Amino acid sequence: MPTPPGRRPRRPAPSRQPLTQERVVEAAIAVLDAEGLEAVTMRRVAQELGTGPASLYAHVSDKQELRELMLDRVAGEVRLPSEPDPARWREQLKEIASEVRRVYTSHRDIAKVSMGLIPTGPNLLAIADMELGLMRAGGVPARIAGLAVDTLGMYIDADAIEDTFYTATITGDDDPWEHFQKYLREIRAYMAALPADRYPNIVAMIDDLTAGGGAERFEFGLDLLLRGIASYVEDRPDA
Amino acid sequence: MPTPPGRRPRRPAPSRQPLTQERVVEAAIAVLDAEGLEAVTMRRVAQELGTGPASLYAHVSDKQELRELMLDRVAGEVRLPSEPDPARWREQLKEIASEVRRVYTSHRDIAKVSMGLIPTGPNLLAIADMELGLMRAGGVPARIAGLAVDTLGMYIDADAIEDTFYTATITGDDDPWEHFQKYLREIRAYMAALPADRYPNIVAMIDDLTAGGGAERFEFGLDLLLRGIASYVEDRPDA
DNA sequence: ACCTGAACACCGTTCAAGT
DNA sequence: ACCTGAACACCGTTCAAGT
Repeated sequence: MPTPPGRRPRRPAPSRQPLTQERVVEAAIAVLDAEGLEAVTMRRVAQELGTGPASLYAHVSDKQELRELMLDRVAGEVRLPSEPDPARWREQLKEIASEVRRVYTSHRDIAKVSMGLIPTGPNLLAIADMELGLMRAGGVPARIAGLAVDTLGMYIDADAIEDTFYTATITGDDDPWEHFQKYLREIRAYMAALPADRYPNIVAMIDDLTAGGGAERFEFGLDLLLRGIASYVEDRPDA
Repeated sequence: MPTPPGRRPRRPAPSRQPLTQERVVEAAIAVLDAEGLEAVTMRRVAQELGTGPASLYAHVSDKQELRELMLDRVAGEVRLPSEPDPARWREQLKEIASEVRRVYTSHRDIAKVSMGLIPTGPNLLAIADMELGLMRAGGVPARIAGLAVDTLGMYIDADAIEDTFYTATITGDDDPWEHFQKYLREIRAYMAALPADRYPNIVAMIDDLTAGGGAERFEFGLDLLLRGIASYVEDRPDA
């Protein structure tokens, strides 16, 4: 029997798949990737799933939980070294940090969720555990490693946020790199116009302050931290 | 002539003082201190001033500008050393960083505004300029100092955010310290319940991971960074 | 020039009602 | 058990109208 005219179902595809937490998180990440973290509202995610915002509350307790679930799912994309190599602990630690940064920045400003959060999800814990293992294997004292894993995480988050901040100012369909260069020129012009008697160092160091891309800056700070951590190793094999 | 009944003015005190940008920023910081950054909405600030939200747009272009003005005003509370002492450049740099952290954390989660922002306000620029001056006086190469001032700022912001995150979970009128201890016990219990075969290092290092208060953790990371920065000084006077 | 009311297009979350 | 519509108490920003 054909449906009588004027009695069409309200939604084109009534999404016969039942809602699950996984589907909610997936939809949320789709919105994140397309429009950024701020656009990930309960209403927008529900729309993506062809339902209303109230339906999500059967699968996540609130928006904050959804954000943390998104973060841990993204953290699942991080590829950790299959075998920890104690001889290369500093290099492997740097590789992990760079990989986390790469994964985070590939999902817009997801790093904002991580900032200041104690990791509890399975994937975030796996990353922290491997970092701790590497430092212990490298001879970093337990107390220092315990503090350093936190500092390292904070640094990665902060840098990922900074990175997406610069590249996210793109509103239209401009070339991202060209847009970034233009922004940099504006910053330089602003700093150059500052009173040199009040801000002598900034004015004198404009080029040094705006040098290097995001990746270079990240490597620099990461290296600072690792030098510092290595300085705590009793019998310094590489310091 | 007395006002006829039923013709009372709509607001009790029509705030005879004219609105200025300064008054708007002041009111916004009052809301920040009392209720946190998230409560600083255009509507809430307007309410504080006894007017409507639309009135604010004559003095700030939008909410983001208001937030940046709030940040720079807060940064004005930072007390910088009156005289830079090149011989004590590392100590003075640490003092400034600690002072910025102290001021930020005394204004709830204002550090969130700073995170990932290129400083343009007069007070933020003054802080950055002094940091640069100290590093240059200490013999840190210009290129390194230019990168390090950024890294240092990121670290301070991240730590201040983390700090307020832990102490801001206080909803009611509990003792903050007691509340924090309870939260820490929960975290420890959660970590202790993790499968030791999957997260061997976390389970083994629970005490090291949750050791130390906020200030101690901050000092640790700050020291890591300063050790790293000092390692770039050509003729190392104190490394 | 500054201020305002009203409106627009949004929010997160709850809850009684449905299946 | 899961889903829903409707409602509640909010958002930032714009704009025509007032003084």
